Amino acid sequence: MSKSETTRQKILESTTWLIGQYGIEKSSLSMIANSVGIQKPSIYYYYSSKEELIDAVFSWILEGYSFDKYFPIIEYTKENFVEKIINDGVQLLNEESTDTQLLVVQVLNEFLLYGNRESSHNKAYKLKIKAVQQGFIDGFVHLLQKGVEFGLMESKGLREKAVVLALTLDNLSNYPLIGIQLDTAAVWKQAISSVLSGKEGM
Amino acid sequence: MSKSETTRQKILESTTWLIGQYGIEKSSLSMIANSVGIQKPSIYYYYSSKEELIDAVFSWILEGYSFDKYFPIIEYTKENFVEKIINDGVQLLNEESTDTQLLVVQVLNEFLLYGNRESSHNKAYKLKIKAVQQGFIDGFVHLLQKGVEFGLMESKGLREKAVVLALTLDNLSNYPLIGIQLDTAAVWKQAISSVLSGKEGM
Amino acid sequence: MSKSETTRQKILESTTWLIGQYGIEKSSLSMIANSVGIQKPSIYYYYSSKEELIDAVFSWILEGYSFDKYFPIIEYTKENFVEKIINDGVQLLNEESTDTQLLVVQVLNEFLLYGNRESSHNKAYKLKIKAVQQGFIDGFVHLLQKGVEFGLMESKGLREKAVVLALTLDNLSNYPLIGIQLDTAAVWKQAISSVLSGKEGM
Amino acid sequence: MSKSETTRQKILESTTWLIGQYGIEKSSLSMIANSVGIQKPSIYYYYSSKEELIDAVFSWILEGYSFDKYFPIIEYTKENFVEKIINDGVQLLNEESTDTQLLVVQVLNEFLLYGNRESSHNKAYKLKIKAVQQGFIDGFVHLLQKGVEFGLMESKGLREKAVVLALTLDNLSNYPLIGIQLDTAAVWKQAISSVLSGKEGM
DNA sequence: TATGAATGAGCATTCATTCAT
DNA sequence: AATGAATGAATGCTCATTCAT
Repeated sequence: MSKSETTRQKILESTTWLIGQYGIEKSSLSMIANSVGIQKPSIYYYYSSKEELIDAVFSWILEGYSFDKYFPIIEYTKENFVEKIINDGVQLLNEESTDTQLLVVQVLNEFLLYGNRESSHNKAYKLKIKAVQQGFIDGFVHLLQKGVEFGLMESKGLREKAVVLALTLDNLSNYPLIGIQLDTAAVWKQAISSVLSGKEGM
Repeated sequence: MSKSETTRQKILESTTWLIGQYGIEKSSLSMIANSVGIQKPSIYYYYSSKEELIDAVFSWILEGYSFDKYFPIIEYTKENFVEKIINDGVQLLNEESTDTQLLVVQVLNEFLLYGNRESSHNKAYKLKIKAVQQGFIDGFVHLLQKGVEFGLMESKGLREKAVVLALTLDNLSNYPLIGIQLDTAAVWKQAISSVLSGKEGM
Repeated sequence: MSKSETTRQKILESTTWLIGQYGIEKSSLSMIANSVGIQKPSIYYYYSSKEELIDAVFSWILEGYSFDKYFPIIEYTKENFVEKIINDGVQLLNEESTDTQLLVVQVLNEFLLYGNRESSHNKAYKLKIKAVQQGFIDGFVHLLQKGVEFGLMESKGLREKAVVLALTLDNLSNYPLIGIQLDTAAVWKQAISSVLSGKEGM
Repeated sequence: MSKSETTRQKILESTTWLIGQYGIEKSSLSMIANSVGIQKPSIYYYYSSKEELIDAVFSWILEGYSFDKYFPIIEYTKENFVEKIINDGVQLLNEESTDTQLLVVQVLNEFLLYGNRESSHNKAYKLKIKAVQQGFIDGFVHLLQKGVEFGLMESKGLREKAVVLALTLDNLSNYPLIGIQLDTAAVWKQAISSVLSGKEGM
């Protein structure tokens, strides 16, 4: 990696970390420059404005955050279905409980709120995060359809079940931010169990 | 209400609305004063600092936000249990989908992130929000225990089931912020259904 | 003393004390009102502006600060002259080393500087303090003239001797402000001794 | 001198002058910037806070203000002692009666009072000024000891004599601030004369 | 590839003062 | 005799941004 690219990367990392600590608006270019070890105007050599830098941070942390990465539908078979859906979810939750991922979750939430604000020039944040969330819902719909095909569950209320799974996963990621400790694996198992055997339409 | 109290209330409301629009830090006293229709220093007649005003906003929106308000355990009987738990949840979700409550949810999320930040003087925000969330989890534990007593469900995995319900409710409140439209009533029904009939311990 | 006069007096005292602690400009009406135990606008009932209050404080602490109070020329005789001039000076210095008088000295110095400033509306401070100082010089001239009449010293350089005494007394009052501890009585005795026996015109 | 250093120096000079005119607290960054001919935030490029700027001004005006600069003990001989001590003092007094030095004296007094105030963050002002004053007292002690060695005066009460000389010099510097015109040279001669021939221990 | 020097806009806060009551 | 409510002006300070080098 060239020196230029190294610096660019350091700016990205420092900014992400600072956003996790102080939020987007309170992370000033002074702080960022200071944290990287360069002078403030030097940032403009790499990003033409703070907005552009923030955009770059957003893209950077969002890339590779997809349903398929964690739940590779193609690998699911009738035999491994139940075990795998549990394991994949547990692995995602474990991964997200590392310090790095807690930072990512915090930063994503910063962007989510930031994207909702009037002053935000870039409404795309909201849309992109929505797309990711929607991707998880759609992913679970596809996955559960496979479960139906395998005869492991009924097709009724399938979309709602998929939503419950997506919601549960999302919220289990967010709870550490509030400081509530949960046995996330157990909750996830319970959610799967409910979905696979639930008799809806009461 | 005296003129003084009216002004104090208007400051509170304007600030809440502005926080929903621009975030806590970007909601400047200039904006607030402007929005209320007074001059900036007048705010100091009512609140001795911005921090104190923000604290007052937080207390104001948090008051009366409790499990018992929405799920009055005492009113639950064997006969009305299933119907009532569904209806109470649906009512909470409907209430929260009003513009006012969307604002409250957004603002609560602002405080949640704000309380996580290093620069924030008042770490109490996080703790108080945690207490409310924990109150919902504990509330559902109690409620489901009653369900067990009524013979409507098994006691196994009860705590995890309670967590799933609390998470689901929380996330259903948050989803509108992302812009995802869900049939929240259907999802809630599905969650209840899963919980009441789920066979855990696979 | 009527309630009105009591309050007026309390304002004066509090302001003096605050000026000693924080200086004239940093002693705000808020602080004064707070210290007195009244509301800020109430001060305007007694003094039509901060300037007028400050003027009143100045007059109050300056009144009774005269040469004659400490060195009553009429009581000086040939027999008691040397002893009395020493004792009177020592008494003045002792008096000024009390906490109250240290405050007065500090406040007088505040006014001295304040009166030198461009922003000061009231140049009279400087003139009045000058008058007091000049009064001490003139007083010592008269006193030493009596000493000459009594045959206790030569008349040559009398004015300069008087100035040395006045200066010495003034500075001995000010030194505690800097924090330098001196045997003020000894220094004063030395000054008198020098003046009474000094052979000028070298 | 680079442009940067020129600006830094101009800020220092303007601030000193403004402190002499308006006092430390009333010398606002706006006034300073205006006086220098730059914008307010530019000051922060050179000094990270008003406090730091004020500190720099203090150090600047205090540097080189020492007893030895005016009374070089090493140059004193038996033959030149009396004449030189008079001349050195007269020269110091003449120097201090220039406009520049009057400003310095006024500013030093501002710092002295400022350092006494509660709100002042930097109590070091008082200590450093005390050190300078103490330096003059100690200097005169050394000088008079030489005078004793030369047989020009008695050793008794030497410290008090030294204090009288230091006080006299100090006060002669301060009197112009009050507006009192004195024949400072004559007063200084008188003080020296008193000290050299005075018979203490009455 | 980076920075030294500078700035306009805006921030939270404090101030002396006013005025109807 | 005193005050509740309000304000215009100013304070120290931070910000993202510019631009010549």
